[in-house]
Amino acid sequence: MEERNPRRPRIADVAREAGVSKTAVSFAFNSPNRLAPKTASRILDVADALGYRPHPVARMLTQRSTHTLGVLTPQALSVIFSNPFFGALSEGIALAAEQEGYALHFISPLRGSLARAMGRAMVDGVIAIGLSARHPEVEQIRAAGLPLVMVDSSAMPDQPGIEIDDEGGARAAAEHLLNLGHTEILVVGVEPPTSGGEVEPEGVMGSRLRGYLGALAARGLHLPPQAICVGPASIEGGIAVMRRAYEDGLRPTAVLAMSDAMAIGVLRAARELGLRVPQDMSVVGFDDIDISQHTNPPLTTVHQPIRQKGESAVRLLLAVVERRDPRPEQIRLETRLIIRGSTGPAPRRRQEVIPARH
Amino acid sequence: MEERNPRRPRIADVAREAGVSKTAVSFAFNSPNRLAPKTASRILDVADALGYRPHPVARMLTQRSTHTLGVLTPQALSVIFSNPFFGALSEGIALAAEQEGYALHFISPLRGSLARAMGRAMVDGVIAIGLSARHPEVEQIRAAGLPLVMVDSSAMPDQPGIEIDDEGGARAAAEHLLNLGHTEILVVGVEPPTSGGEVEPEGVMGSRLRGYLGALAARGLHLPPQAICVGPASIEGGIAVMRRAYEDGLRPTAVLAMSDAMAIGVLRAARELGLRVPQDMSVVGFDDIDISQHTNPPLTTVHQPIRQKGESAVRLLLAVVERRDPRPEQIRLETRLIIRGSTGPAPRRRQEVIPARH
DNA sequence: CCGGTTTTCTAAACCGGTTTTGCAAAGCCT
DNA sequence: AGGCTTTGCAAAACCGGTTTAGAAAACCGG
Repeated sequence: MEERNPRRPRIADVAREAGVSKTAVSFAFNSPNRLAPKTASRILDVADALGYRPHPVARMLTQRSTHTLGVLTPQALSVIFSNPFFGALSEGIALAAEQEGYALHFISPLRGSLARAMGRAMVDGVIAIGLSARHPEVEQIRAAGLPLVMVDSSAMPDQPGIEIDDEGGARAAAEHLLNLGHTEILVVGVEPPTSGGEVEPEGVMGSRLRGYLGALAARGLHLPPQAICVGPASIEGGIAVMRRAYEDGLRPTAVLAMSDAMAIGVLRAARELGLRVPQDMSVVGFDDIDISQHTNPPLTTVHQPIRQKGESAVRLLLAVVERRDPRPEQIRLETRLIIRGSTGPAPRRRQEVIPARH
Repeated sequence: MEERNPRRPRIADVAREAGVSKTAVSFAFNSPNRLAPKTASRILDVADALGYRPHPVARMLTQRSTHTLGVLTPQALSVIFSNPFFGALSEGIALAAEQEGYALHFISPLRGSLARAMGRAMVDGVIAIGLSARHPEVEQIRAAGLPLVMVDSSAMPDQPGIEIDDEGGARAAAEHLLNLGHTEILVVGVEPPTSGGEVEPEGVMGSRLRGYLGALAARGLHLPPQAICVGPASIEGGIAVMRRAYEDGLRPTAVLAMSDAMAIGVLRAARELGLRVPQDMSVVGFDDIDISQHTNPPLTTVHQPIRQKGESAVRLLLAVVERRDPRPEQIRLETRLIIRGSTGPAPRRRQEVIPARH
């Protein structure tokens, strides 16, 4: 007959078994030097024999610290975990967190509610990724007095955050294409998660779009609305957008993609459409994720220091969690264009052009 | 003068302010129907005005449940988060966890000690990934009475777990190459994390190696030791192993890679070495991660249901966490070979062969 | 041998909630 | 109106630890 519920031993069990007080047991685990050596080791032996392990939750209640950092994402984790950008960002976050002795707790909407998920989260601080300032959760977290650092959100005053020069990077990408003589340009964007189709101006994608269009406008080039297409931020999304654009009759000589994943999809779709890259069409990505240097051809893209972004976020957060710095600043990291093999001079003459150019 | 420490309001504060007992406040949050509607809403209003949020840790202490699942990895998270295989697995885990209302807590060695990290982890159960049975943590977790499911570990009796048919998949991959006429085969393996260079027989990589060698031996082919090379499970690792093999004078007509990431590295290295795939050399991967179908050429590989593996792990774990099933089984998922563009017939004649063949 | 210090350990308070128990008031029924 | 059930809330116990305050014992110099 198997014991159905061999109740987890508590500190009182160990104390009774060892013939000491609860206090002594606690000391044995946390400050053994306050006990006579032989007492301490006897207690630990008893604890071991009973299979006792201090209850983490109870312990944290008194210590008022969980040594855990929350990573908050507005999308479901099941959607973004295999996104290479998110992977690299998590890697940076994990690197710094592990160095500082913190574990990671991922917070994503629970049954549709981020607020509910936050309510359960036992964390010392939160790193929010790509949370637009409009999200009500931001105010909620601040009201609860929980330290918060925002990554890739439009800068909020009085709110520590990390961002990159999205607009500058996008501008560099567009200028690169202009310098190669391209004029038939397709912009491939990431659709907003809540849908609606419109790129919201305050977000990361808004900044990148502003960068693209600004650079083009500076040389007198104005893109027709149908030359700006959006889709999911994945390889499949890139494939779909490129195919659709082609079906719509667009024949761009160059593509500005707002994410490398989408750019890789565009590369793939181009191959299927019989287009050689970069001879027939150039492609520029954004983010410079790891695989981008290994695609065929290697992807020209806007580099951003993804891992460093994650590390900085943790450092910033810990500064306030551990009360070192009362008012931490906002950090802005640079981007730079990396020219590889997916871009080349605009083709001299084209079989097909978009109707408007006829 | 700013208040330095506007202490987090507690339940007692809300009770006093609203002129009720702590019990009433607790009811207002957890079972409002036990209160007169106007009392409940008054309490919630007061709570809101004070910015009160029930302390998650305290709450979980009494409820004896954290609604959190631990994901345990023997390697540092900072190493594996951008591994696409791990990303997909996490995606499956996250999908099921979110559906069931659980959050995810990642447990990785803290200052070198998995045990220390486990001691802090506030979780209802643990999914251990690639933890070899030899790890002392396994016994420790079981002793602590924490539900545990092992993924990709050699099956332990009495221990729920998920595995795949690694050996069968590997065999299929090797047979595919044999059927194409290949005899000069290079095996590219994942080096064990603890190093030492040898592939440990009980792990996933051991099974795959057994599958490869078994299939080859069945046709009378015995690989020389130098035709089995190992490196880190990454694109860079694949590149390095392939280059090194070439420098060592090996001229394989086909490569069996134990992970898609490494296979992609091999693809890349082959391109640099001027080898066309599959005309000059065939490559077979393992795992079938998302990008593998989009490489150039698309990668022939052994498919395993990565996401499903993650989902199943969560389902299995929750069965015991929620005491539905006292003794959950072990699940074994199938693998199958996916033939794409990176494999082809062995070249008829070769300029260079490995010295032994002269 | 004695007052003072140090060591070793304990009882009790506390962390911030939830849950059980209990009781007064209100509602219901005849 | 009187007995019975229900409603609405409070008091106290509890979850499983840590920490503070303090007592008893051991040590120590003179």
